[in-house]
Amino acid sequence: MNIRQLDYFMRVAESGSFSKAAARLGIAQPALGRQVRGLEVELRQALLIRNGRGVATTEAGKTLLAHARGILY
Amino acid sequence: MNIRQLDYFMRVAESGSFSKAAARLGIAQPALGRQVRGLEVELRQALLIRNGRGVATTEAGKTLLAHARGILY
DNA sequence: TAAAAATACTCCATAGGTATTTTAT
DNA sequence: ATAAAATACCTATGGAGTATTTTTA
Repeated sequence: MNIRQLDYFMRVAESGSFSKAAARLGIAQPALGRQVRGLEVELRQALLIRNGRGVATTEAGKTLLAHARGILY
Repeated sequence: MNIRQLDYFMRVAESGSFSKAAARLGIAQPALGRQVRGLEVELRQALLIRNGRGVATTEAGKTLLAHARGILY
C-alpha cells in the first residue's frame, strides 16, 4: 500500500466514477483503474463495486476511506 | 520533494554517513547519495557537508530535518 | 445500447545495482 | 594511505498512455 494508491482510491470513491476521477487527476482511466485494483489485490478486499454507471463503495472501502482521510489530511 | 527523499535524508543525517545509512536501509550507497543529492538540487540548498569521514548537517539541513520528522512520525 | 470499467499492448522515467574514481583526513 | 562519497554505466520495474473490448444498468 502506498500514498498514491490511497489518494487515487479516495478520489474514485468520492467522485463515484473512475472516469471522472481520472479526468480530475489528469491521468487516463486505465491507469487509475490499475492502481485501485492493485490496492484491492494487495488487501484481498473489494473496495468498490463496479457497474455500468460508475462505482459504489463497499463497507471495507468505507472503512479504508476513513483511514485514508486520516493519513492524507 | 517526496517521502522517500525525506526519509533517506533523515537517515543519513542521523547516522552521519551515507554508507552506514545505506547499509541500514539495505540499499547501495550510490543510490542513497543520488536521492539526497536530488533533494538538495531541488531545494537549491546544501543539506549535508561531505568529508572524508562522513557527513555533517548544515543549518538548512537541521531545519529540514525537524520538518521531516514532523511529517514522517 | 450506451456509458463506464477492464484488458492488451507499448513506452518511458526513475530507482537501484556494480564497478570504479575522486576526495579529504 | 584509507575510508567515504561521487561518478559512470547498466538494468529492471512500475506508472502511465492509446486503442480496444467487455460489462451492466
